Amino acid sequence: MNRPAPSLLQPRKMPQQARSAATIEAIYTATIQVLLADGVGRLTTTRVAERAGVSVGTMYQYYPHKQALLFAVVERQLEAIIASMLTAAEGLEGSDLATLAEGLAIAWLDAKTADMVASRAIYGIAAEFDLGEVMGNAMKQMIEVIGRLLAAAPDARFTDIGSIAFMLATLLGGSVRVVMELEASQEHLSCLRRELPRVCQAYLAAAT
Amino acid sequence: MNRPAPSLLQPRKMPQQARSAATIEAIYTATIQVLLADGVGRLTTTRVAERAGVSVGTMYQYYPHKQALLFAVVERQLEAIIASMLTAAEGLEGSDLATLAEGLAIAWLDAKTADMVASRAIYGIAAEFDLGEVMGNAMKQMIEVIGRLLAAAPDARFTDIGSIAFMLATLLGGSVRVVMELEASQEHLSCLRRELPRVCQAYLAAAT
DNA sequence: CCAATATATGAAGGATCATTCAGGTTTGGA
DNA sequence: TCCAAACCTGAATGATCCTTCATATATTGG
Repeated sequence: MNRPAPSLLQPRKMPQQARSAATIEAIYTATIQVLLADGVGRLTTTRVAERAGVSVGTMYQYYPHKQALLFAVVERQLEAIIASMLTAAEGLEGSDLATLAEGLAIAWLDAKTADMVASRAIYGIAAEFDLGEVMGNAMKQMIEVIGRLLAAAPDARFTDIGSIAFMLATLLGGSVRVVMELEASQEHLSCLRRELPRVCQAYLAAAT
Repeated sequence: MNRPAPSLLQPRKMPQQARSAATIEAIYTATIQVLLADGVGRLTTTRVAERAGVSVGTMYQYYPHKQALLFAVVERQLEAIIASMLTAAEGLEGSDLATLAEGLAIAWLDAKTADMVASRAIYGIAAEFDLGEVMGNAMKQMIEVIGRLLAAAPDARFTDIGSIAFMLATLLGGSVRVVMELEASQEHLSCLRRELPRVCQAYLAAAT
C-alpha cells in the first residue's frame, strides 16, 4: 500500500465488452474471498488476481490502486444494505412504534445476513483504511430514515426524535457487528433475531 | 508482518532494571500513539521505536515480533476494562433490575471512555489480526458477570437469563464501539450516556 | 478480412518493512 | 574500582508487495 496520491477511488475505466464485465465481477468475488480467507492484512493484489483467475495488470486496468479496489467493495456492499433498508422503510411508513421497532430490527438483520460474507469482510477493511467517512455517511442516512419513520408514527410523542433515531441506529449497527465479528454462530444470530426487536420495542415504548 | 511462527506472544524477557521498565512503558505509549495517528496499517516497528525514543533492536528485546507487541497492548487494555467492570459488578450485587441496568451501562461507558484513546486504537488491531479469540473471551466474561448479577436481582423472573445477558453485553459492546469508531464527538457520547441506560432498563423491564 | 480499439499478461522496478546481530553503553553489586 | 550482566544501538538482510509497462491477444465495426 504505497501511499498513492489520495482520491481517484473510482474504477479507472468502465467496461465496454462483456468479458471485462465478467473480469470485474471475478475480481470482486475474489476480493471478498481473500478477505475472508486471509484477512485484510494478507490481502495482496497478486493474491486477489490469482484467485480471480486474471493477471495483476488486469486489475490495475480497472482500479488505480489497491485502496480503490477495497473501497469499491465496501461501497457496493453499503449501497446494497442502504437500499434494502429504504425499501423496508417504505413498507413501514405510518406504522405504530411497536411495528416500527420490530420492522427495523428485522430489516436490518436481514440486510446484514443476506450477504454476511461480504459484511464480515467489510468490517475488516474499515479499520485498515479510512472508512470512517463512508461509514459515517451510511450511518447518517440510517438515522435520517429512522427519524422520518418515527416522526410519522401515530403513537409517537418524543421530545427529541434525533437522539432516539441515533440511538436506534447505533443499537442496530453495533449489536449486529459485535455478533458477526466475534463468532457468527447460528445460535448467537438467532438469539439476536429474537431479542433485538424486543430491545427496540422496549426502548421506543419507554422513551418519552 | 512476516508471518512468524505462531504463539510466543508474551514479552520475551522481563525487565530487571528500572530503565527497561521505563522503556517498555515508552513503547506501549508510542504504540498507541502511532496506532491513533497512522492506523494499524501504517504502524511499523521502526515508527513505534522512533516515537518511543528507543531503537528497533530494543523493541525486539521485549517482544519477539510485531504481533506480540500489538497483542500486549490489546491484552493490557482488555484487562483494565474487565477489571473495572468486575469492581462495578461487586457494587451492584443484589440490586434490582433498574439499578442494575443503569449501573452496568454507566460502568461500561466509564471503562471505555476512561482510556478512549487506547480503546479506539484496539478496535483497529482487532480486524488486522486474529483477535477474535481474545475478544471473544472478554465477551464471555462479560456475559458471565452480567448473568450472575441478573440471577441475584430480587425482582428478576427470566426464563432465559443466558440470552438476556448475552444481549445486554452485545448492546453495550456494540453501541459504544460504533460511536467511538465513527466519530467520538462529545455530542454523540453524551447522547449515548443518556440513552444507553434507558435502553438497558427498558429491555430488562420488558423481558419476561 | 482488416484496422482500430479494448482487454489481458507477467516479469521487473522500486519501496517498505520485519527482524537480526555484532558490537556498543549502562548499571549494580563485590 | 571493576566486571559481569543487563540493556541498547542501528545498519544490514531478506521478504514481501504495489505498481508499471512493453508486449500479446481478443473483439468489433466497416
